[in-house]
Amino acid sequence: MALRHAILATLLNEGAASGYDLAKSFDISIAKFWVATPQQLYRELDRLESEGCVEARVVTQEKRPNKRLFTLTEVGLATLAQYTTTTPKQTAIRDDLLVQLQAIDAGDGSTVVANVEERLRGSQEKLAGYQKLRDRILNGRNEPEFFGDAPHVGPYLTLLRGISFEEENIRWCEMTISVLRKRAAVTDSAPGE
Amino acid sequence: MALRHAILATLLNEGAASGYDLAKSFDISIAKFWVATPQQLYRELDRLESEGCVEARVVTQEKRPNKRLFTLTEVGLATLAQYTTTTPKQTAIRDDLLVQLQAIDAGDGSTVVANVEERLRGSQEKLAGYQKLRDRILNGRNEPEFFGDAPHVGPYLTLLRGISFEEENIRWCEMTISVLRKRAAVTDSAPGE
DNA sequence: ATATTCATGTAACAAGTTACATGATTAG
DNA sequence: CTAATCATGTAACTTGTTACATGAATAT
Repeated sequence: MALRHAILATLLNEGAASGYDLAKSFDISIAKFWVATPQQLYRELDRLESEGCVEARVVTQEKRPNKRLFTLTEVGLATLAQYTTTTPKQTAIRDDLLVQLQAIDAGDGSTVVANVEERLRGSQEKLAGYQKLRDRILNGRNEPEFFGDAPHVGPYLTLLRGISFEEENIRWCEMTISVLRKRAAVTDSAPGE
Repeated sequence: MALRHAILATLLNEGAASGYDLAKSFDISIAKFWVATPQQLYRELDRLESEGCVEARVVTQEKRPNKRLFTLTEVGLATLAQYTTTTPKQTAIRDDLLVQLQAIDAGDGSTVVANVEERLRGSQEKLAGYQKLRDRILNGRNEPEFFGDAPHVGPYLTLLRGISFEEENIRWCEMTISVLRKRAAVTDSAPGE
């Protein structure tokens, strides 16, 4: 049931958002703490509205389709506060690429290497986006200064986790590529095992 | 559909396993590339068997309940090989603890700090387990030696990803705890938004 | 005595994915 | 003229979670 709280937390920090806005920030290629598809969000927003956790205000637009702007209610805020007192689940690792690596002896090594290279590019892009966001949040201050006087630090701390995750991803991808390339070269010239 | 391939990859590397064996290695507190509950595994194993990807051999035991030992078939091996040629999905970040941090301004800071401390302990335990496994795999060799002469490196590479993930988790938890503690101290003595 | 390990399963439910549909607007 | 962006939604499906049930054998 964390999706609902992830939505409420986003509304808390952003003030107001449409389903479409949320879909962008929960997108797999930019999400920092939770991912969800637009369909999940629209479904959950309907539920949250019917339970009184959020309020929708229809904004009529002329050059764009109308949208429903959602904001937190008192009930939603209380729900979120409640949630922070619960024990979080351990994070489940579910990574297709790691499954492919686990199966590399039975499969096609060169495609797997290509997939690791693709992951590397993805992580570099994600990291670049995170760094930009970080600079925007710091706004000229260094980190100790920021921690000293910023009113809220939650989103910044989750961003830092995202940054180090992608940095590690990059390091690991580079190492993995070089190891697999060397092995491919060896088995090509002297096929043993 | 990666669970089935994660199971097949495990059977490839372990040779044979029961549902119970698999349940242990897919457990959230030790899994390195995929997690699943026992119920998911038993369900998927039935499917894999009916599709001819695995074969079950009932082992009658005297002092223990009987078990079904699963092994890969040719079909299963081909399925796995096929899988390595597909494009892996990007990993979805879904972390309750990060959601709580995102919501920390609306909630109970001290519980969240306690939760981060709990995560820290969990990561330290997981890392210790991974390090032991690493030593066992290396078996006295250093890493370049291992990469030079080991017949398969897939499981070792996924293990390295797990190790660096937990190391980063530990670093981040420690930093987060110290930042949140300092803020709690400040807001306690001089309460100003 | 009590808890944990071994070993499997059913049933109900919640969450996440994929495919499809609409339709105007603006940027390249 | 084509693709992307804005903005929402329905329906069908697949995965993942939770609760419950059984029952003997060890370890503390």
